[in-house]
Amino acid sequence: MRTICLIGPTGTGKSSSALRVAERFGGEIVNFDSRQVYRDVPITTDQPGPEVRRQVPHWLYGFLESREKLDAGGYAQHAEEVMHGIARRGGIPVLTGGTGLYLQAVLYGLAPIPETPESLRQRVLEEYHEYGPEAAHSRLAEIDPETARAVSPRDRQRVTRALEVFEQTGRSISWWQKRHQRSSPRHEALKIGMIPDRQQLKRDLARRIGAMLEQGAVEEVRAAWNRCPDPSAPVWTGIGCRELLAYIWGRMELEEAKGEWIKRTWNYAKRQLTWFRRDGDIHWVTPGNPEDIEKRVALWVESE
RNA sequence: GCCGAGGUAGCUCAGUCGGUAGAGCAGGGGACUGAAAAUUCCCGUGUCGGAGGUUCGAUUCCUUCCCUCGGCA
Repeated sequence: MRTICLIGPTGTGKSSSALRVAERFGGEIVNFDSRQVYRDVPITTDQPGPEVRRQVPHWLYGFLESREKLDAGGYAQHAEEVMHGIARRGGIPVLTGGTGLYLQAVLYGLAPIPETPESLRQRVLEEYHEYGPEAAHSRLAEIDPETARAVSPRDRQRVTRALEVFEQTGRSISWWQKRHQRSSPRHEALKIGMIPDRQQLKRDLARRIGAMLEQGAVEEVRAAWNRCPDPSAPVWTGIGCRELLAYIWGRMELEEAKGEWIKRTWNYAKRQLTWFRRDGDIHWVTPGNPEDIEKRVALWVESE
């Protein structure tokens, strides 16, 4: 399937570019952002508003409850389904977002590892904490030296994931991953990335967060918390949510929370840049040049 | 003006019983295969406020000056 992907760090105007592209080329917008999927925090996660969504179909925004967990595999299933629907209607999916792993999962798939039950994951995690990172890492080195070499003992998520995969399947995670490498891209994608001026992006992020607060981000998070008062619920790992909760709980002044929010958003934007920079297929453009994007898309569409 | 506490990395601070110093945060770079707005790795020379003095050697001790913050006037 052919698909257009608009990639870039948060706050670079992907959404408005996506809208233009979708309108002009008969596309429908599909979100690949792991936070904009949560229904209760549209302002705080910067989801497109209703007026925009009326202009062009938008998919996979705000469709999950705060306590619902989505992982890259689950996301990819949803995305596949939505994309096939769009194709059937004769449209072209315009993937927009900033979660690199989600895009990867859609475009290239994930290693076909059987699901690991929650009870197993819990057990592995408990053991990690009980016996310590070094012990877990030594165990990993025994069963999967390759992964052990690539992963730091303190990288809890990757160490425990590797261990749980082995427990569940009797094969190392690197075995599964190598097996999957051979498969080619599932879709023919045009990838366009926004590469912002850093100082400019910094200013834009601060301004955007100020605007979110004016639009009622605090009240939104307060209401979401009342509906889902479980700090371990998936929504609450989102940037902004955490800081606003700290404010609501009286652990932080609003100004401090806002500062933290801006800081963490910026840190995140840098991480996104690191992720996407290594993708050699991305055509980089400067934000604020929609004509540039449309020209590229037009060429690609015609090249069919 | 007096008393007290300070002046050390961009910021907050630790430290050196005298041998020119190190954490967190910020900043830069990297990793990333089912939690990814997550998780994680690497990168630290700075007139140790200024000037004198003691000393082989002072950021550390002494004197003095400047500055900041408390308290008292």
